[in-house]
Parts: sequence; structure tokens; C-alpha cells
Amino acid sequence: MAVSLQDIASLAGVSVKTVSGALHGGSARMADETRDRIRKIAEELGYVTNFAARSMRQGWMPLIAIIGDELLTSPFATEIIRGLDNSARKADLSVFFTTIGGDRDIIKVYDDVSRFRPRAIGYAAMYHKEVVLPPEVADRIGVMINCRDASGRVASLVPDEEGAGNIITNHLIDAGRRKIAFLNLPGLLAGELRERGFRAALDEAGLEPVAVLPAVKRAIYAGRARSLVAQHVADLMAGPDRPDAILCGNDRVAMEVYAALRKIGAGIPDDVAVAGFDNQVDIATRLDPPLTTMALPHRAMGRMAAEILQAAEPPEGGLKLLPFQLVERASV
Amino acid sequence: MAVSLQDIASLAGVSVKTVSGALHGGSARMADETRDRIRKIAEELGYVTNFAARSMRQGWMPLIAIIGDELLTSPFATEIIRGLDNSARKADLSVFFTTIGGDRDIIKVYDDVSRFRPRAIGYAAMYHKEVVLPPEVADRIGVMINCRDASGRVASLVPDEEGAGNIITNHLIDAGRRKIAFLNLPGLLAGELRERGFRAALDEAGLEPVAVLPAVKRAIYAGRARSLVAQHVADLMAGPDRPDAILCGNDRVAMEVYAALRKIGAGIPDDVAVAGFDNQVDIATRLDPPLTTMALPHRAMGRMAAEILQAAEPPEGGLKLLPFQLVERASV
DNA sequence: TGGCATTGGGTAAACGATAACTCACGGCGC
DNA sequence: GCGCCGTGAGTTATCGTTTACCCAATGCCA
Repeated sequence: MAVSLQDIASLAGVSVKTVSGALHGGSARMADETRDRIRKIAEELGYVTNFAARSMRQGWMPLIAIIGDELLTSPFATEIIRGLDNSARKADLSVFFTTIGGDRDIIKVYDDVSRFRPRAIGYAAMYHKEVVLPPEVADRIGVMINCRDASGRVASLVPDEEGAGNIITNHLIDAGRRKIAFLNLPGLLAGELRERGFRAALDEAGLEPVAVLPAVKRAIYAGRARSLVAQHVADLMAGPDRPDAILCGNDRVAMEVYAALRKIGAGIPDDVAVAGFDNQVDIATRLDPPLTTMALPHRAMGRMAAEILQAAEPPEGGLKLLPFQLVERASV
Repeated sequence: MAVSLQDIASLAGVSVKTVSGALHGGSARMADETRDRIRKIAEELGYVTNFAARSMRQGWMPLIAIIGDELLTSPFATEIIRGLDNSARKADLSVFFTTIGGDRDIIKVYDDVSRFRPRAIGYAAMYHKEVVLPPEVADRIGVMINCRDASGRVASLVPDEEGAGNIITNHLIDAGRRKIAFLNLPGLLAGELRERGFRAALDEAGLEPVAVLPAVKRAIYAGRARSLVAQHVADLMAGPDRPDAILCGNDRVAMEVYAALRKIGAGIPDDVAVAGFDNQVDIATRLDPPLTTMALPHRAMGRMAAEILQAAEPPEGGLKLLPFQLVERASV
């Protein structure tokens, strides 16, 4: 069916090994004339390397497999992929994605992808969380992306949420804001850590948070949070401790806050500065005024993950925190 | 390194072929006792099939490759993947994605994925467009997803934009609207076809479009369309032919229309009904009131693509139109 | 009891690429 | 003149799995 080295060898009147050397041998010693002639014939025949055959000797396919805990739905996931892909391609590796879901648990998916004999396997989460891997799988996972291994044995790349909370809070303080409220995302690891950074920054500046209010995650994502956030914001703005800045657990919350502020006629950023997390560009750039927010280091996570997976020996486990980037827009 | 059939055969005291039969042979004749014993040993040793080795005999890997024209950024792409994946898995096939981009053109990417010897290769576009494939590649592409092959030789699955324009327009007419404007997306194939369906439906009902206005695509996506759409809408609403319904080229445009209508104090749907295309849930469900729109048949396209790619012989070329689904919400 | 399915399983040859050997041929130093 | 080494290429074994073919044993029937 497909063209093989043997076909080329026959046509060129040389042995298979000579063809192999000419096409893939790099700088193996060989007469230039021979090499060129063979390459030309291969080109004409439309030869395509058979990775499966090669992998029989090498032991693995030139693949990095990523097991995702969900389908790659978010724009964030896209950035992780981009980082992975760019970096892996430099080492002539392809990236292969699979997803847990339905009746396929991590063990089943792990076995499934193993049949392709990837060079390394990583695990990626859709949002920052802690993950408990079954021990027999954990040993073979080279890196965890956007999640932290509960056992601490697997190298884990996660966004530095706390640092981000710190940076954005300091940014608000630098902008002259003193009465800062935080509208958090309870139940989410990211929110918890962001809040910790927020409190630390205020503390260091000798300030007190005006308020730290919970939102309801499920409601936010179902689009039914409008009244809830509106109520919170209205209470805050009418209360005795009227904030001059509202830090939001993420950009989605910020979007609702914008709506709530508009309803009560408060100006952004003149009356109240607003800032968020995630740099969800669809939201952040389209809000009026555009939102100042902290950009997640997703591409960097992907890039670093690929580097780790390409390494001969996986590094020691432990958490690697990747810094967010402050994206200044007009809302502060 | 990894456990092989040979390892199991040695332990079980049988030949390799017997092990192969016991593990993969299906209903091949064999003593139940032997089969069970072998399976148990395989389980204990943690045997994992080596697809590369198997593919040496079969000629292909149990893979369906999809070449995308861009990275799978949109929520729509997710649905295509989901459909593909669900369907392919039923045939024990995995789905492998690659993307054109940077210095990698379609020919290069095609060669790259070919090295894995996938069973079939499909081509997917991020948005509905016409695509010209180099002839040497076109012959080996089994199906085009969300795009139409310019030559007409490759089977192409695309959304039935014209039908969708027809359905939603009829829906507006059925709701009693008679003065319907269309805010189109010029330069996009989808917009052109949607408009055609819109005009046909009006024509059939003996109505005239109140207006068909262009928006500027680049501006829409860059978030700078606000003033443009606002101007259009304001002109329309103040003009002599005040519409009682505005059909928008897509949900993003509808979002801008909402903002424009709010600014001039027009009520939705009481003063003006608004409808869109795409069912971009992030937008459609979060607007106030939620938007009536036509849902793209992305999952169906994925499912059908997988079915075509699994078929022994690719079907004849030609366009297959997949129907949108009307999603009624409160904006009509 | 001889012939013949049927059952259960072994043998060995592929598949395509690679790599450890081997080999032939000149050139060169002693 | 002899042996040695470097160059360029061929031989062959090997990776893990499947499959076409073969063989031995058993049971069945005439």
C-alpha cells in the first residue's frame, strides 16, 4: 500500500539500511551522491515515514499524551494546548489529547492512551483544583497541568493565584484606592487563594478590606447570578462603607458587577474601580470600560509542561507556581 | 520494558498466538479454561496492547486524524470534537487533532499526521467557509467538516445556513412580526446564505425586508462595533420604516443590538423582537431577555463525520447540509 | 477399525524501520 | 610489500502482533 524503505531501496539499487540512513540518519557517513539520489527517489515516490514501524525499535511513538479531566471547552484550555504544541513540535513530538468522561475513568483512559506508547503522559485540569490520582497511574504521569497532585509526588504546574491576588490588590492601592471590596467565588480553590493574596496585600498596606462577599458559583455560571450580585453591590454601595474599588473573583463576576453598578448609576472607574481575574478576553475587552484583570499563565504552563515531558527523567514532584500578568485597561 | 504477549505466553506455557487469540481473538475457538487463565495472567502482568505492533500487520493505527485550519478555539469546535469522539469511540477509534498554522501548511500537516498511519483523515474549519485543497491532499481527505470543498469531490458537511435563515424568519413572521430588518455579516459565507434564506422566507410570505444592513466583521470581533451598530439601530428605529423585529447575522451582533436598543429605550420583545444565529450560549442565555436563536448543528457534524470516516469506502463527494435547531427564548 | 471432521493449539512468516555487525575497497605508514 | 584504518554500504536480527498454515488428538460414523 504505502511506500516503504524497501520500495525505495529496490529502485535505487541499494539496501534498505542505506535508504534509512539517507532519509533519517542525520550526519551518518555516506556519499553525498547516494544520499541525494535516494532522497530524490523517496520524494518522487511520496515516501512517508511509518512511525509505528519505527516505534517497534524505539519503544515509543513520538507522542506526548495529555489526559484532560474535561473536554477542552474553555479559551484557557486553548492556550495550554498552544503552549504544549509549540514546545513539543520543536522536539518533533506531537500532542495527543484524550478526555475523561462518561464511563471512562482515569484508569481506563490511561490504559487507552498507553496502547499508543506515548513518550510521556500529562494530566490537565480545566480549572485550578486539587486532584487525587490512583497510585498506579500517578507513577506514570509526568506532569500535572493546572492542578496539584494531592500526594505531592507528581510535578504540578499551577497559576500563582495568591501572587495574583497580591499584585492586583497592590495595583488598586497604587491607584489610590483605599476602600476595597472583594467579591469572591466560594468553593473554588482559585478564589480562596486569590482572596488570601488580597488580604495579605491589604494587610501589608495597613488597610482593612471593606467587605468580602461570597457569590454563588453555580448561579454565576448558569447566568442567574444577576440579581444576587446586583443585591450585593447595591447593599455595598448604599452601606456606610462605600467601597472605591471592587475586586472580583473572576471576569464573569466583574461582568455582573458592571451591570449592577450601571443600574445604580455608579461610574467606572470614577466612583468605583473594578478589577478581575482570568483575562477572559471575550469579556474583559468588551466591557465598557474595558476591564483591568490578571491574565492566567496558561500558555506558559503548556510550554513548561512540554519541556518537562520531553525530559529523559521526570523531575522531582512538587508545586511550581506560574505568575499571572497584570493587564491594565480602563476600569481602574 | 512493557509486557508483551511473549511474556504472557512464557508464564502460561502456551504460544504467543494462543495468547493473542485469548486476548483479542473474540470468538475464536479455544478452550474456555485456557482463555481465562491467559486473561488472568495478562491482567496480573498489566499487559497493554501495543498498537504500533498491531498496526504493522493491519496497515493502519486505530486513529481518525482531523486537520483543523485553526486551533480549536471556539465553543463550537468543542461540539464538533464531542460528536466525533463519541462516534469514533464506538468503533474503538481515537481522534487525533492537528492544526495548520505558523509555517505549517496543509501539505506539511498532512504529511505529518500520515506518519501515524491514521485510518482516515478529515479536515475541519473553524467557521463555515469554502476551502481549496491541493489535489494531492484532497484525494486522501475523507470528509470536510464545517467547510465546503471547492472542487466538490470531497464529501462536505456544513450547516444549512439558508434553511436556518428561512426557519428563523418564519418564526418571526409566525410571531406576528411584519417589518423585519436584517443586520448582516458581509463577507462571510454564512451571512450571505442566511440572508438568502431570510429573503426567501419573506418573499414567500409576501413581505418586504424593512432593511438589510451591513455590519463590519472586523469591527465586531475587535469589540469596536458598538458605535457602528448603535448608529444603524438608532437610524432604523427613528426612520420611517420602524422595524418590529431585527434579525441579526449572529449572536454577537445581537448582543450589540441589545445594547443599542437599550440606549434608545426600546423594549425587547415588546417594541422589537430580536433573533440571532449560532446559539452561542455564553451570549444567548446571558442576555436580558435571553435570545431566541438558531443552534448550529456542530455535534451532528462531528458525529456524521466520524461515521463517514469509519466507512470502508469514502462516499461520493458533494455537500451535505445539516439543519440548525430553533432555540426559543424570550427575545421574540 | 479406518477415514474424517472438529477442536485446540503450535510454527513461522510477514509488517517497516533500525542498529549491531560485517565486509570490500583504497590509501597510507612502516 | 604488509597490515591497518577509514569509508561506504550490505546482512541480518529484532521490536510485538497477527495470520496463514500445519499438526495432534479426539470423537464420530460407516
